[in-house]
Amino acid sequence: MKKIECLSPFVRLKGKTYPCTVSLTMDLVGGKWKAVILYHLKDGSKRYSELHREMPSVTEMTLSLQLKQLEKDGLVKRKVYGKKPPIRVEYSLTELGESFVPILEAITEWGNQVVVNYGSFVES
Amino acid sequence: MKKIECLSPFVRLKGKTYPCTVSLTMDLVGGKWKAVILYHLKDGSKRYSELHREMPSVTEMTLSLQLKQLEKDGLVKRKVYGKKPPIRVEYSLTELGESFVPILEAITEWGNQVVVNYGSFVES
DNA sequence: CGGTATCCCCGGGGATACTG
DNA sequence: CAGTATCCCCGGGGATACCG
Repeated sequence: MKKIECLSPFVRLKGKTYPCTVSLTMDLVGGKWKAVILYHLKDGSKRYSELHREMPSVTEMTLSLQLKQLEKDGLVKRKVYGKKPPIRVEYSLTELGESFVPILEAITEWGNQVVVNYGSFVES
Repeated sequence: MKKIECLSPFVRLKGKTYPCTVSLTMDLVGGKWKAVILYHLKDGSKRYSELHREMPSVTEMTLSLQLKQLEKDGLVKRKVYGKKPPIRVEYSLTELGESFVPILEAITEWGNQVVVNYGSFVES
């Protein structure tokens, strides 16, 4: 039984310093939308408009911004097809992004359990 | 092989509505410090000052605030010993908090790997 | 010892309109 | 189609000082 612990203090990544790796992870995938975006990409690449349709609660502005950050941090890759509008852009997970999928699923299930036990579902 | 998916739109918890359970989870344990605090509580209860000593990067103000939110959301419990200063306060995980520990460890290890592959460790 | 009170700042995120 | 530009607001989080 291996002990899981933060290889701590401190760690650096892309010019930023964190007090531990939990903190680093939360910076990469935290925030209001990043994990949700990764969740929607976990089953394959999707176009910008598809993502937006599946997450109508996010504004286009914010969606675009978060995708850029995920791309910069190496979790998501962006592929452009065509040069004149209408162009087509596909987003998908990188290898690093893929490696986060198991955690994403654990997060999903945990959230599901929380709702089952303490919350409620809303009818569409 | 079970498919893991958000029991989505929409879910409610304590008066808030979320577009999916990933979003809900990130609201409960996201932010800059909550997951880090849970990490430090995973091996047993700790006093306020102990927590602060282990996370000197967090201000007392913020630590106290985040602990309150975690308590309100049912992830952490607070026990007070004594009534006259110096009093003693112990924080520990609730059952719900405990159920999040496996994810916390996954997050820790993922972060460790990211640093090993793309980042660097800082000498103390 | 275990916090609060107060003040402040930054930036994540939203709304709306527009564009190559 | 896939975004930007612009403007704005709120609140998470920090700094400093103080308190029961």
